Amino acid sequence: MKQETRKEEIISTAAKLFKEKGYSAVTMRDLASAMGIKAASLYNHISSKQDILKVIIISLAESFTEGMAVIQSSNDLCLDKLRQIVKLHITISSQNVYGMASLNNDWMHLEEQLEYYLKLRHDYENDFRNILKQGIDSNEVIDKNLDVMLFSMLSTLRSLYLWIPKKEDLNLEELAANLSNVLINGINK
Amino acid sequence: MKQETRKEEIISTAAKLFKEKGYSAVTMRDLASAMGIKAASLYNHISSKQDILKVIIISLAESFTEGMAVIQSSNDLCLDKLRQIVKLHITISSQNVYGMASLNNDWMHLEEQLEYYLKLRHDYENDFRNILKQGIDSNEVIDKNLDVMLFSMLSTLRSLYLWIPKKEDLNLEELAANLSNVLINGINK
DNA sequence: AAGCTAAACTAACAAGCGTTAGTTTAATAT
DNA sequence: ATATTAAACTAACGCTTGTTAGTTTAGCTT
Repeated sequence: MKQETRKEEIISTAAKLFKEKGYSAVTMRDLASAMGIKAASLYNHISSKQDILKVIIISLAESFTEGMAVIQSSNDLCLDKLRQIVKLHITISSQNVYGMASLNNDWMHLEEQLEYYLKLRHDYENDFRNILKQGIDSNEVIDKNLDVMLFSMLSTLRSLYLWIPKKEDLNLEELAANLSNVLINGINK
Repeated sequence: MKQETRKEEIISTAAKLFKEKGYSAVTMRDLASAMGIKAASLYNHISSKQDILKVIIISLAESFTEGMAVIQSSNDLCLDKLRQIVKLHITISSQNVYGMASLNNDWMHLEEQLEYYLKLRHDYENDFRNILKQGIDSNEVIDKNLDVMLFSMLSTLRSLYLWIPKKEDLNLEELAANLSNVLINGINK
């Protein structure tokens, strides 16, 4: 358990390939080749292809769950909580752009952990919705189209992994401020 | 060329499976089984698996290109053009929820048509950006964060295929109005 | 120098892949 | 009745898949 370096290297290389072609289209030989070794050698470090996907997705999903728990338990205004959610997505997405692709596109290929993942996602969306609901109750947020608002914000935040790597010299603090502003106040002058 | 019915049936069944598991994870035997026939029988109607993907994606991409051309050539205010773009995405997405999944997630598996697809997508995004830019020039739209605005709107619109089928009794006109309002005016009270 | 260990290797497997060739079936048109 | 045709079938192909077993290599520890 001392040297997890090689295993982590395999997992992050896999995440990179999964982002480009998707889990199913990446073969163990592709992954081995990207690592400069033979396919069989991978199994000195990981137990199966499925295991790689599990590690990538579940660790990310749990990061979101933990982040949401912190935000939820604060006493901040709802609009501030929403800003913190934006920040959470930007932070996690920028730290693991490749893994986020698997989280978004390959979760259905989870086997043992599929149900667990779905529960985490469901709970996360529910917490998000409740924050918006409280914003409506406290007169911070417009009292119409709750589902449309939630869908719109979540869709944008879930696509950050595609967008962040395309921008060079990206200041994450600035992005968080700008994106929060666009999501909360719109684009109308 | 008279009876395209069976071929179209195969293609829409394939699109449904592609949405659930992705192009690479769906086998011709899966598709045949969903049609109630044997895999070899599919080849009486289609020439290859790749050909199915091509038909699904390119026809949708061209629909967006055509829709954008109409919007662009009008003399409407930029905010009205944006509302028409929202309508365009809702219309196409609701008519072909399954195909939209392939367009969004499996375009990288196109072979001969990959370059063509990328050009259509690039041009579409460019037209979208120019409409926003004109909105800034005409003082309809805030003059900051053009890229963030474009990213946010496009991300939401591209996710409609996931969201529309989850809502029952969905009035598309109403959705277009509500979504336009959220995207343009935000959620702030 | 000898032993240990991490991490690579070769070789092979059973199963599944997309696809082709040739044949049968059942309905329609002559 | 006969010929045609659309659409299914069986059987097989060459290749690729994830994975296992057993072996070799090279660097550290004693």
